[in-house]
Amino acid sequence: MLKKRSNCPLSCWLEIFGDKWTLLIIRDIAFRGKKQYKEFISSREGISTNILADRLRLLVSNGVLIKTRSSSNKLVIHYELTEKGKSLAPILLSIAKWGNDHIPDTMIIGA
Amino acid sequence: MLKKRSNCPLSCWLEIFGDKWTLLIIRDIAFRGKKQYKEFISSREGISTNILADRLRLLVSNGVLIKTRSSSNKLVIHYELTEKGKSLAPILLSIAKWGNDHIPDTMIIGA
DNA sequence: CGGGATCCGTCTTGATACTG
DNA sequence: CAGTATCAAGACGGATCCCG
Repeated sequence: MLKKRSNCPLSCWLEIFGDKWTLLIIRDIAFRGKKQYKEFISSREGISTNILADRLRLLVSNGVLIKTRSSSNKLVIHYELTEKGKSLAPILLSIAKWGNDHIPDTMIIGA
Repeated sequence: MLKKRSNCPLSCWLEIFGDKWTLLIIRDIAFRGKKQYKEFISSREGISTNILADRLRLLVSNGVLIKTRSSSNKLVIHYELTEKGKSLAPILLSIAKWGNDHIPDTMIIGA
């Protein structure tokens, strides 16, 4: 399922996270408390439904997210980070710091 | 030149680096001592020439790389990291660590 | 209503061949 | 050596439709 171009850990990581959307989903869950499909859709960047569904499926199949059902409403699906997913946090933070330092008009807070 | 989907530093960073190839070029320069077009081509992942040319152009235009000429042979072009580019190193290292910890059969060394 | 799947036009990617 | 040109294949975006 994860095809490898090489044994470089960076290259392998890019096979999973190397696109413009995947890390934003992780961000929404890890730092913005989002869990539901419609909450990811509502983020400012505007991911489309087919792309979101595809990325969620990939993240679940790679063990980064787990899909559960809300305890309060069984119709609502929740996506949550696994331990593997949570361990991405330092990467996201170091990227965000780089962005703040080197890209004009960026700020951590926002939705 | 850098169009923004939002003011999130992570999202802006992804506009530059969010693909499967760009960070590999940074890796080759930062950790493998590569400088020339043909050296990037020779990496195991096998980037094609049009994509490489495109990414190098983008990285130069974003101030991450600078294009110079070899002092020994004026026909040879060298790509080198700017300070802005060098400051990506901690990000690459934290990604590589994650890959080593969570993706089977990965190793730092290799070409 | 929430969470998708499908279709379609467009934009991007990629492999290969070729060039200044 | 360091790229372009070409052209096919795939990814994306947006709208719409579907299903429980």
